[in-house]
Amino acid sequence: MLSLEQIVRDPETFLAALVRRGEDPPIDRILELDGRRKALIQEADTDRARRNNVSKAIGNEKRKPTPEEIAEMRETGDRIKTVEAELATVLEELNEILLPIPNTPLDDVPDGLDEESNVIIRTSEGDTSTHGNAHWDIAPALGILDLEAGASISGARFFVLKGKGAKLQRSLAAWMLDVQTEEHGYTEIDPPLLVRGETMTGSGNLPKFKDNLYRDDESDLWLVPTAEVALNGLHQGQIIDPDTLPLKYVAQTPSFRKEHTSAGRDVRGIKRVHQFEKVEMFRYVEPEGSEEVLEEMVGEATTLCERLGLTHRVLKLCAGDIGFQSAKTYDIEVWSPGSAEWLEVSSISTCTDFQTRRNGTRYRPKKGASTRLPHTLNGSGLALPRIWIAVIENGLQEDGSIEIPEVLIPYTGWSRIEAD
RNA sequence: GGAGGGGUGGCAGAGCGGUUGAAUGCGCUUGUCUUGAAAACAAGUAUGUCGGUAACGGCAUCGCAGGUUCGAAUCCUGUCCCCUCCGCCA
Repeated sequence: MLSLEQIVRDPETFLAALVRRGEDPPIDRILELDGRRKALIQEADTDRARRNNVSKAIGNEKRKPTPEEIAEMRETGDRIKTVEAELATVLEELNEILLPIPNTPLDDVPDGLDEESNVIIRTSEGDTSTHGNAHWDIAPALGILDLEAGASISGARFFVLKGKGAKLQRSLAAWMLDVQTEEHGYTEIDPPLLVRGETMTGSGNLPKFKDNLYRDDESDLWLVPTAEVALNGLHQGQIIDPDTLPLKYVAQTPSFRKEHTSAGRDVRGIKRVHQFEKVEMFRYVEPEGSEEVLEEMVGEATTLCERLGLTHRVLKLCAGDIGFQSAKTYDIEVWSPGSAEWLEVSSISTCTDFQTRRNGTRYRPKKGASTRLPHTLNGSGLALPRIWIAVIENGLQEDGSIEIPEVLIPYTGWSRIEAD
């Protein structure tokens, strides 16, 4: 959520920033509602102050209230209730307007409304040839992927990994977690996958994207579409101790997405599915220097691609293509020679104070100082079924077997996948 | 699922209708003392919001949402969470 205070103080700046991402927020209505809000608060506060004074006096004097006082205070009480009710409707409308407004892009985010305007920042050394053997052909042939079983059990966009295919995914996840915790200083978290609506609202997934989320009606819990949601909720409503920042968390969890909005896209194979594993990095940092931290996290993700020997590139997303809660995003894509395309395996964003304002995560820079909102950053490190695809398609040998990247061998216990 | 108990400030823990935003202790900050530290003593130490350049003042908040009352941390209702015992179970 954007800061109402800042919107009111400088509406033009916010409008201009949001127009860059193709938004047209009702600024005039916001300003009008805020004016009403302030007036109503003052009105109610004045009446409450009067009532408090009278009641306090009665208490001090240890006497019964006079009939006149009772009548007058009843009237005051009624007036307060009316004003409060009016205030509640104003606040509700403000919330309804503000909650679906996305974060404002930072100045260096490129202009543009769709992925055509994304900018390739750098491309690694490496092969970008194609061999035409997509994972949906070669992996089932090796007996490590069963798409029919996935469809039979759960329907379209579900899959089953088998044997060395399952072990490969587990090894990838374990290796990535180890790098993140042992080399990059992240603390491993194993969070709940079902979260409250408030937690989902805090991360920015609600109310706007409820159609893409799975939910259990009976218990009113939502399945996380990414570990980001849970990690963002880790400190909601808290004031973080001044000396604990930065906080660095990493979690491997499944991600559940309905993918309604992507119906018809990427229907073959396991590139876009309803349930997938992902290792997610998440940081809480002080606002100062948070953009440098974003660059650092891009480095932490690309390191993984490099060590897996995957050709990759980094994209800076344009204003219209960054996620709802993001102020700046880099995507990392790896080359997939079988399906002949770049696969997005990581999306790394700074959400500035957008999420912490939503969920009330604050910190106190110094003892006695007033609280501030830390910045949050998140990024995949990395997304599993896609990195699995890349490893399979890049490791394909002349004889149809798959060569596994060396870094994984301590985890897999073998270096090659071949037909039985 | 059944039966009880409880949710108060950074922590511990009082208060159960009237100057209570809240005793007391611990912790923390600052000051005095000291060569320095400790101890002792003194003062300060929640969050949010509205007004104000500020000093400061008003209002709200004792899990959350309602209700009763001139007045609620205190009474009533609902709800969430935690704990204990029983049952069930990975």
